[in-house]
Amino acid sequence: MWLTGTAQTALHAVVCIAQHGGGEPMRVDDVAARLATPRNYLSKTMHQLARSGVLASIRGPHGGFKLGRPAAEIALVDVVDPFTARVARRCLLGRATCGDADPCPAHRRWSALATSLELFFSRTTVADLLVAPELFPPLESPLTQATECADVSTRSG
Amino acid sequence: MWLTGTAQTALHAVVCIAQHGGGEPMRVDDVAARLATPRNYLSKTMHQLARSGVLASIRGPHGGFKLGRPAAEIALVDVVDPFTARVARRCLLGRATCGDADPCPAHRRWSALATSLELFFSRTTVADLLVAPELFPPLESPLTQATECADVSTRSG
DNA sequence: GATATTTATCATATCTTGGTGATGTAAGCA
DNA sequence: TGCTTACATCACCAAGATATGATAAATATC
Repeated sequence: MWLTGTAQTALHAVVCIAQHGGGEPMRVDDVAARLATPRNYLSKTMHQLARSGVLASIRGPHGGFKLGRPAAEIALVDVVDPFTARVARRCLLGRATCGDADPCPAHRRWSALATSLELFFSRTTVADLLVAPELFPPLESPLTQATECADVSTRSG
Repeated sequence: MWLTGTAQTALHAVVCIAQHGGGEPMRVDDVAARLATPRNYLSKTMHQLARSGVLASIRGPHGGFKLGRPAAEIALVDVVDPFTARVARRCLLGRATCGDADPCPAHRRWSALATSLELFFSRTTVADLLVAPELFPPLESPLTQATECADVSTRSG
């Protein structure tokens, strides 16, 4: 899952809007100021997010952008997907045909991490990122091994 | 650690040469054929790897490229580093100032995975990738700890 | 030394990403 | 209606990634 800079900006913008609260929309200028990113380019990026339903845009006075649906229903992959790089991500060596059946030399070692990445983006929601740092579960919790992560990928449905 | 397509090609080429055995060098044309990648561009990429010591080039008849040092001494990051994207990788949102002291909203959840990625590239060597799949250890090394796997299940559907 | 082989490199082209300024357009409001 | 506020979009640009073909330079071999 290789992100472009635009993908990171998109994530940042969505988080920023989510932090702003669900009430009234946030203007592009304000988001651009908070993110220190060019206004017009951000406008294009956010417009794309609006077209995919992640954001909703309101024109005119008191307009701006707000979340298109509740933060708990926006997975990070939903935000990031239109802006991810086009390189093959599942194979570390970029091979088109690489899987358990026809693995590249790196497959066995890489696939666990690749799965962890995909799970992170598909299962973490914007709401998850809004939790105050103090409320986070302690990070020294027993580390789950990557192998078990790969097993989790067999999520039925 | 976001890879470009060239970085993946570089990794693939180094692995290809390593698989070829330590003996005689491998010609660019042969590597390009194996990787299905354009010859001249690959030549430039491999030349860059030679300049950084990962590969060694021999000109003239019976020339080509071979490893610049033993495969066990070439970490994946050594191969990939000159070709990685310049985006901020440690912060998921691309913030310049993001760390334990001044964390972005995603920091606590992302940093464990980011660390796993960095460890993977810094501690896995080319020699590790040459082991036949059947001979792989069951991946219980502390190398790929993905703490987020346990955490991401907190998605509230 | 001549020649064949092979990497090194130059000039150039294309595509994608990231960015800018100007202008178009929908909506609120007096 | 007309002004203002905002997003939407157009035209264009710059940089970097990804090539391509031609040519230069090094070297083994005869």
